Amino acid sequence: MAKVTLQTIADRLGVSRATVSYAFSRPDQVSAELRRRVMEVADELGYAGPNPTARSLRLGRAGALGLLFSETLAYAFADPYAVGFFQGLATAAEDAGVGLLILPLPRGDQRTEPVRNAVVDAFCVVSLPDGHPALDEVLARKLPVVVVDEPYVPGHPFLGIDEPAAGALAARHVLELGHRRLGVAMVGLHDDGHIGWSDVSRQRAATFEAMRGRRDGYQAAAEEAGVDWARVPFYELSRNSREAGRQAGHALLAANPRPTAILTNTDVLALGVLDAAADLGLDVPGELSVVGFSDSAAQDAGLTTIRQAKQEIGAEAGRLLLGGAPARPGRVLFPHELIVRASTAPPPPEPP
Amino acid sequence: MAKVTLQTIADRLGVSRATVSYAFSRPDQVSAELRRRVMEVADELGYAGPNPTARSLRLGRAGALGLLFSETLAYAFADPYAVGFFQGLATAAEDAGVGLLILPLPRGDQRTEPVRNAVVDAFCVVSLPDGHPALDEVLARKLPVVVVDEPYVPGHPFLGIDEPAAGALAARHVLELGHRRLGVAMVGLHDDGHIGWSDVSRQRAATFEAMRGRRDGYQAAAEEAGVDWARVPFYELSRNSREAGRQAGHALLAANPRPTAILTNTDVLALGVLDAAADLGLDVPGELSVVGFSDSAAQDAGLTTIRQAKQEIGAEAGRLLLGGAPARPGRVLFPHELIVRASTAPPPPEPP
DNA sequence: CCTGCCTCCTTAATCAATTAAGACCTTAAT
DNA sequence: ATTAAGGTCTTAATTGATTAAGGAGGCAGG
Repeated sequence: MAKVTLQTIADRLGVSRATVSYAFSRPDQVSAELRRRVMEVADELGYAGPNPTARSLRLGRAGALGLLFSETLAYAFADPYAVGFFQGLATAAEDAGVGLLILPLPRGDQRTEPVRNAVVDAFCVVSLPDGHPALDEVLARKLPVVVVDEPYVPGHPFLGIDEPAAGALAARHVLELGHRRLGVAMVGLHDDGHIGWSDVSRQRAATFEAMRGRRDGYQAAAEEAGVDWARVPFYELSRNSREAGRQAGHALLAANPRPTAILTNTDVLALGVLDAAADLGLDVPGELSVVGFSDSAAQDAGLTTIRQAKQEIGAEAGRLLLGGAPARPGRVLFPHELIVRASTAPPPPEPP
Repeated sequence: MAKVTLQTIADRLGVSRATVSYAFSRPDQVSAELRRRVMEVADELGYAGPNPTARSLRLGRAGALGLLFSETLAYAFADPYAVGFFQGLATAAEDAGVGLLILPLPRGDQRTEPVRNAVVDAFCVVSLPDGHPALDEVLARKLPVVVVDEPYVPGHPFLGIDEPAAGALAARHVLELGHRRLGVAMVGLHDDGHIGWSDVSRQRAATFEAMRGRRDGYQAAAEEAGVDWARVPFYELSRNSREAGRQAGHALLAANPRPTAILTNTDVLALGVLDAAADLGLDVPGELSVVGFSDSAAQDAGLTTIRQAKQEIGAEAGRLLLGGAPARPGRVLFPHELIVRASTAPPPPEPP
């Protein structure tokens, strides 16, 4: 079972390789009769058509879009926000008839060969921490690039929301309800696996730009309302899971004085905080208000959250990369919206 | 900004292309000094390293695994079962340092070019209906193939569960609790978009082998217990969503006599059935028992379901395709397990 | 008969690399 | 001095296709 190429078929039929190529890719350049015989021999030899790699090389297009996540894929797909974004992007790829090449970036691993070796026409980068080596590798490839959420790369299109504004919107909501004792649970600030309390300087040093911005928004709104941010208990997680949220919830709710409102930067985390409240027999929203983020898992739980256009962002990323027109660099900010549900209410009256 | 290749660098330095290639791929074949200069010039010219496509062609490997879903990706990722499987596969791909090329197969579309043109080393096919043209295309490529869930292709490895046994296990559970008036809601039997009642001959003609098998299991267990299957109301859906489940639930619960137990082939559908029951003020499990499938979204809702090893199946698929050793053809069946939670109980006493 | 025009096919350059084999020079051992 | 052994680089074949340009033959019109 030697390898079968165009040449094999050409030799069998006593024609040139070029003719066989035309038979496959431009039927009208070849007589119907000869084309029939070409297909016949191809079938007989089990030839499935021109080798895609060779074709890609000659044509200069790969027929695929590269996708980079910071997280292990197993994590990425556990996050409903990522799934929503992915759906939008996948639909765009479908429409364009190109594949989506998901590139593995093992956690903490500095090996970036996958990026170097990826057979793609463009890259979509999602949520990479500042200074991640894979990003340099992507930029070195000199292919069209779109960055989603973070980090902003001057000279390339960026898609996301106005994070500080969205964060401020969430915080202002509870502040306007009258809350003054806040607590915060956030995931995805740093890449170092830290779990636990985080002071202001550590918060500010977060390596993920989007989450840093979201937090800045929290702080700005809090200070605007006269809350001393340095006193706001801030619990950091390394995994975006319900269980992690519960852990943060227990830590925050054990603080003295106990927060009356907890801000989280993902809905999944917020669900975990609700679990913690339930564990302690606290009434939500009577005794505790909880705000999520993304409106990805919030509806059933009646969670107040910030909605962002996940799928639209994915679709737009696809359009920019596959649409042919060279994308304009600069930030494209998508709208966000506060969705008030049943997890927030005014704080309980102060104990006398 | 002309194209920069190995040759460009070679010319600049007055060395041969081969030398530059060695500098990149086999540092010890070239003097340290020259290698340094090569890298210097490469940097200066903005050369990111050998062209991946040309490399792939020459080396004969693509560095990617092709993945085929029957569904639009947007659907596929809405299903927690698919996400779980995908996580397992992605982890295996990560370990092997290869990418995962997701191939778009627009619904009903007969265009299979994406499969023909995919630059991959192997294919993983998930849940394709019988006779889907993309499968022929995949087989024609003569690359390693693993099929997951369906359809079974003689001569290639197959991974999945014993569907008839799993279906029978689910049905037997409610039958043994004493239920005799069953109802069934299933998605993914046919590819024709049909929504509504389905008679036995249509059920039997389902084009998705796995779901057909699962249904066969339901029927076998029912008949074993003396239930006349032709009388069992059977509602078919075309989308696996909670809303679809609710629709099926309403249809089934309006049947006369009303079923006391409803079997569904996905957890998501089961959640929708629970919604319908809640709409009607029916107590679950007091007045109605509901069984899901996959244990993918069941835990929080207290759903009785069949657990299957989603991630393990994905991981094994990856291992078979990337492990180097040629995979043995034939079926590999993974274990399944009945998880009894709070959605099933004995039927209410017959009205006198 | 000559010319022009089709149709159908071939020639040959090209895409961007990898790598076995060989050339050339230096150094070390016999 | 001779030979062998390394180290470093070059030559040239190879991977499997695409496609512009050109040639051969047939046919119609002047």
